[in-house]
Amino acid sequence: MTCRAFGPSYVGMAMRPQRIGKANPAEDEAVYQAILRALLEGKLKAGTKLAETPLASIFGVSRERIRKVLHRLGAERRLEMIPNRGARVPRPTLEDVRRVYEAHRVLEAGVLSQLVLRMDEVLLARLDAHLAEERAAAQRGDRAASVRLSGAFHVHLVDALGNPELSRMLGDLLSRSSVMVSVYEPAAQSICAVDEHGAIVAALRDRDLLRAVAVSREHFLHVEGRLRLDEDGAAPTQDLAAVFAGRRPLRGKLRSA
Amino acid sequence: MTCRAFGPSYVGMAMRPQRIGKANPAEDEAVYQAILRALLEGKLKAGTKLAETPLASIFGVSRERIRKVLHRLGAERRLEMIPNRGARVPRPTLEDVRRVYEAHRVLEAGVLSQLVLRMDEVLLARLDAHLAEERAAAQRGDRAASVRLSGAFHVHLVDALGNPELSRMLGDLLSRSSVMVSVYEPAAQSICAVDEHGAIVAALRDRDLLRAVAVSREHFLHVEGRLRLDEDGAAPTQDLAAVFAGRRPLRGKLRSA
DNA sequence: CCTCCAAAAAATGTGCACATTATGCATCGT
DNA sequence: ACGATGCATAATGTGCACATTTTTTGGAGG
Repeated sequence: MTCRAFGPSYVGMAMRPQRIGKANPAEDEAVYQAILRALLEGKLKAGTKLAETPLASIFGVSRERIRKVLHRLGAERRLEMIPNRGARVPRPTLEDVRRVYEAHRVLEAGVLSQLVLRMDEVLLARLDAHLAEERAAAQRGDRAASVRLSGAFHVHLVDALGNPELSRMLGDLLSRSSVMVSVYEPAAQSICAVDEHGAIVAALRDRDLLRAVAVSREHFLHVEGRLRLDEDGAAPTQDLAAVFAGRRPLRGKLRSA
Repeated sequence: MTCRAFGPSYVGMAMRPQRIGKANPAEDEAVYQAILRALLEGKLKAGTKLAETPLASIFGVSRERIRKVLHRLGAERRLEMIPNRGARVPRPTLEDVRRVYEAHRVLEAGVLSQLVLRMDEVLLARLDAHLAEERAAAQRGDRAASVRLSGAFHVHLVDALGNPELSRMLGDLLSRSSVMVSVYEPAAQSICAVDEHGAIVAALRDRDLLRAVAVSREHFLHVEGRLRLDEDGAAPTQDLAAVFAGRRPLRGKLRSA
């Protein structure tokens, strides 16, 4: 498992024409994860141009490797690819964001329609436990944990069906709305009210599909209603090198695709 | 709009070292569509190995171009990519197929939950018109049209919401089940019963979500219940050249991605 | 001073050569 | 005779050089 570190000092070391840096199975993944993470954490503002050559220097890898990763992110709709003009961080319309939220809302309604048929004590207990966690985080004022747990609730719901297809769909949706949130959502308000999550679970306990869907819908409309254009995020990121500065050679993760 | 034809006789013509065949914006798309179409039409049986070099010869393009297309299809989960071992047409498990169908079912339940809130005369009229088409095709015994219209019904339902995200999700799902169907579904039976479609529309007319979801669910379970392993499709395709034989240089289609 | 245009500079796209990895096959050993 | 092993062959992965396209720049004309 040899893996070259990619400190910024690698670029110029081409002393030997042979032994070019080839055969790196996991380096693609490292670069991919680094850029994806920067996107999800909102370090890359909307509209930022991601040129191939600078990124290649920053990561200390060849341009084609960056190129491949960029195109992959484009295929996943996380970057906007324009032929002959490179990759940019998408600048979603308010309507785009609404569409993603609506899609999530619709998907969750479908999930609920299945869940009311499959509800059992085990699942209920798990959801209750999650609600308790959420309440605890809210009570002690842990904002970061609240945001994280709030999103995790919806993930729990789909995962309960045990269908990888559906879980993946929601994952894509969430990752995209995460990016969008950094542009449109007032930072402090992005927490779902725990009461609403509790109401959904209560409706599921009663196997009341109509109520569950209604509550879920209302819940999403609340979140959607809070969407505002964040003017601060209008300016693209300038210093790309700073964004990817403190990054380790490789994260233990590995996905077999 | 110059576009080289890709007859099989191009491979060897490297007389001039300069003027290498570069800058072809739409050729990727042509190859992509050709392979995708072959997949959807079931010409490529499950388990078939898609090697880069032979495909490059067949299409008369460079290997890297084939390579890019193959990886794109892999990212879309339409091909199974194994590192250092190339691309194969996936051989889905019966459980895989069931998962896709279940995902479709869940998604449609969500769509219905939105539709009951948005139902109006215009939409109802459109759905009724579609049902009429389906019945007409069934009465005159047009099997091809029946299959096509039967699938189109579900597409109509999502499209009615006007959310591109949701439409795209269903599109992906359908295209994947199309491939799977060729392996698992007895050819003649893949038609949804019109009565069931009609029952869904009737429930929508009454804005009865519970009934609509129940009917839709039942409808999908019928289809899922008919899934059988088709042993004939077990053998991989041998002659790749034959599959892509009668193909024109370019199809009028063009997608801006 | 602004606009328009052409040439230079930079960035993206692509074929090619070669490294690396997998596979088929003959040979050897038990 | 059968399985393991090493070599030859084929297939995939990658850096590089260069073509093409886009963007920037600098200057001429209105």
